[in-house]
Amino acid sequence: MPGDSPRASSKGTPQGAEFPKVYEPGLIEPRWAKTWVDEQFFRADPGASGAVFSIVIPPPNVTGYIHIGHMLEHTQIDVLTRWHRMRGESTLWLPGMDHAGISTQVVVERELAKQNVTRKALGREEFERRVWDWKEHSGGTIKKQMIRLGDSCDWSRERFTLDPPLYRAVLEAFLRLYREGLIYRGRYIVNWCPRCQTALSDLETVHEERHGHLWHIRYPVVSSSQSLVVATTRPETMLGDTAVAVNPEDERYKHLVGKTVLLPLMNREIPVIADAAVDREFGTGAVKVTPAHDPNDFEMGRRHKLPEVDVMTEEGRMNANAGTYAGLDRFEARKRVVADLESQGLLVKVDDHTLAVGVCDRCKTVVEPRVSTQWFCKMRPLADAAAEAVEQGQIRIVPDNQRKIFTDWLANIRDWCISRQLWWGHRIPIWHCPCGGITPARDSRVVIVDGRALPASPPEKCAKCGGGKLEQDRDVLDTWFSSGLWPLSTLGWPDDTPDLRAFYPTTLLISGYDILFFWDARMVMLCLHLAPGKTTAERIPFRTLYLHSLVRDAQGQKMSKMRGNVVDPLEWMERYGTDALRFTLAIKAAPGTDIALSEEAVLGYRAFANKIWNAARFVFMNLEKFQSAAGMSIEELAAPEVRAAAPYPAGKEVSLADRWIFSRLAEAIATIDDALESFRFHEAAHIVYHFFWGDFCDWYIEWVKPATADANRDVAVPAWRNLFAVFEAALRLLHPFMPFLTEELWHRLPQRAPEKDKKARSIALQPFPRPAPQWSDLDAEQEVKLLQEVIVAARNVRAELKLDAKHRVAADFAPATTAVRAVVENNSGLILRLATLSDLNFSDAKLEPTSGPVRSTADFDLRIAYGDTVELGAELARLRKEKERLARDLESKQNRLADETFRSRAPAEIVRQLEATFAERRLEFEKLTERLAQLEADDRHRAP
RNA sequence: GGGCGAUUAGCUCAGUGGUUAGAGCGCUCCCCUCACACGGGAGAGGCCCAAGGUUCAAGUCCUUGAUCGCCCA
Repeated sequence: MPGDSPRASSKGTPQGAEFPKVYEPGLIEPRWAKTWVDEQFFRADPGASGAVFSIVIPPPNVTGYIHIGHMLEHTQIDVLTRWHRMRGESTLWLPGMDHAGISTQVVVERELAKQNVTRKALGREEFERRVWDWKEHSGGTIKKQMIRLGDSCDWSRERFTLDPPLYRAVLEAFLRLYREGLIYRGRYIVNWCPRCQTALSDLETVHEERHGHLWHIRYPVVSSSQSLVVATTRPETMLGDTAVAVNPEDERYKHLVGKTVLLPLMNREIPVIADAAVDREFGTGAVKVTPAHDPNDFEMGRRHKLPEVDVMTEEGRMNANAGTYAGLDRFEARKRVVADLESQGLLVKVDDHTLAVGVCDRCKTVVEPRVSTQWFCKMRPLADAAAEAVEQGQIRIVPDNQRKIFTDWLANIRDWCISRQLWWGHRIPIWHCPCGGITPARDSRVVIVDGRALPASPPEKCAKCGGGKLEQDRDVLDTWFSSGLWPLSTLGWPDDTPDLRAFYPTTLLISGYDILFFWDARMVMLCLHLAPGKTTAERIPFRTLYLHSLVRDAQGQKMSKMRGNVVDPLEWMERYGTDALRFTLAIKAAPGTDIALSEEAVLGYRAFANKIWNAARFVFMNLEKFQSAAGMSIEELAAPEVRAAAPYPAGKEVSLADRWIFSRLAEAIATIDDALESFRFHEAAHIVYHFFWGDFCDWYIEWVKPATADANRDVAVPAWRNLFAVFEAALRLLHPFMPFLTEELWHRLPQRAPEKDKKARSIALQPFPRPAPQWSDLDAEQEVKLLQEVIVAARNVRAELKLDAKHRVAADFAPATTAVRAVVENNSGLILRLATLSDLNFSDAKLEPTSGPVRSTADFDLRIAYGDTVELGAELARLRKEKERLARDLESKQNRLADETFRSRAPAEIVRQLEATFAERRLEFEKLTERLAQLEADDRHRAP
């Protein structure tokens, strides 16, 4: 409960004990994580009016755990979600998980193997039960971790792809597409994983470069002394050869086309055919044709009506069609085949050859192309519609360069094999009859058995023969089929629900570019086709797709278990704080660039959190003193109404420091809004970092310290009020990036009573700061810039003189104008304090450099004349270098200014600016030259 | 083979044609000053991969090349 947290409003200011010197995120983060969930702060309301921001989570694997890639993804989603929510929009971040068919089944099978149990021994029902047990046991991990990350999602809407309503959505989608003829069944060649024993889609087959060989094998021509030599990388497949093919234009082989060759080892006669697909340059220009085990050969086989001889089993062993090789594993068979060919003198030669081998994305087993009966989804019409939505801009893709990758893929798409020979997933709602008839479920309703969904409407009789002995298809659907419906299914489709009406299409999808084709593209295709709504704009699943980058290690290497460079985000969160890790990821997340994540960087942003903590510590500790001295409560200084009316004048006018910090704040807010609008997380984080640490801590707090302790209440009270107002606004500004720390500190400030204002229960429900136009104050910014330059110049000279940090010395100051003089005079107290000076002696004359080092800008000269131990050598070197740099700069500017074409063609504003800078720079140069000359003269004078 | 991206400080990276190209970390020097040593202050450190071109003006746009990486076939 938020009431358990330290509340400044009711109990007075936090005591010292509540403010340890070092910020310990571990003490507060879990507490707020729990509160946010318990209080349901992030529950969406479909009835809310106004702008809507909705986003669905890329569903993580139900049995998985959060890795650093999720952490980046969730940080970006959460930053934007919190930002939109604070901007008053009706906001939904919908969480959930998918059942991850293959990987979950693989994990459970591996567990069973430890007990020497196989899936097949258990049987389908029992195995499924075990997977559900596993899901119950490990399925909560991700959710717990997401809560720990501070993900501001609506847990009341959590979904799982195998939940009954989502199961129904899958059935509905399948049945519709089936009825429309977009889903069909057929015997085709597919990628087959012999380990997982299932078909895979093209996308789940990844290609790896492997070293292999190219075997040249002699096939004798029947009733002739001639022979043909074919080259192959997979000799064992020759057992299933049904032809040899050559290019029809190839003069070397023209005379053999139409003849027959004797397939070695099998003693089968097979034809020599001509096909334009044969590459004359590859190998010998003659290729063996194995339609049942090679995709290209399969196509060729269909063109030439060749038989398809399947020589392998589901496990990747040779079957009865492989003759004497039956029973051998395919790689064992390869060795045997090669050996036998060699002993028969049919092996012509063996070349080393690198080839791209297809392997199973999940288990890295070499995939075997194999002819089998599978279900496919016709992609062409769906892909064309999807491409159109992207090309016409209804779906925007960020970064833009991914758009072409997306549409190119759609343009070259092939039909999608959607059936998997697994037991974990949505079973295909089709029934088979012994007569061969295929009958779909009557509708998509589901019945719940043991809490699990099953099709409720199996057909009563076979559509073909009317028979009643029907059996449901044994295959399940590819997990991505259900994930592809995610934005629809999670919001209640196919029903017409309030959620669907309010939050579909979703505003945004944030995913990694590595699942652009797997998920994002399929979602666009399926949702666009199935969603209700007349127009494309109403049916698209999301309006914008932002593709985030990948997280790599500190050297830019991909993280992998093999490299041993995997970062466990939970471990780093424990060590450095969630906020620090989130901030690190955010500030490194430039669109389109992968992130190199180092521990040192996280350490740096942990320091940032600590800095903010200590700024708060300063404020509250000094407030205690002030309160007892002035008898004022924190409410009088920092109640929400009081903060809202800032900035306050000190006397007649708002102080320069206050004018300045509000101006800076306004600019920071505007820049952050702009950056987040276009997904420039790094820029937004950068701005808030420098505003908080640089402007607020380094300058503003230091500046106003005396005012807050001033005995005169007319000075102190407005100082405090402005300080609180800026601090609180800065917390809100930072909140999307560092939700925990800001929540904690915000509650230590006075807030409205939660009973009267529910939004006072969390900073997350507060408005994001808005830049008030009247805060912008260019004069204040310029004056402060001048003062900062004076202070830095003085410190610089002090450092060069190696003065003791506490030792106050007098400085001479020669302003260039009366305006400069006025600003500096009015703020001399500040300068003396921040530069540790005892006096500032104004001078109208030039400052002689021989009595002490001088720093100068176009606006002023400043000198500290102290002692006579000035290191002339160092100062001379510095000045010479500076002079050289200025000279180079002046020359280039002068050249440009002298150029008539520049003057006539460049915008007047640019010319004016350049003239002004040139004049300023020339002044600096002249001063410097003069000073250098004096010093050099002095040096010669001194050194005999 | 096709496509995409990168090349900027010691490292990791920002940089939206127009001041003297920035940040974080690291480095050097001084300081445990009553918010913070997870700190403060002051510094050093760049032929922006190469060569051409466009432009009044190029780190930024174009062409070519080199090197590295990714995706697809």
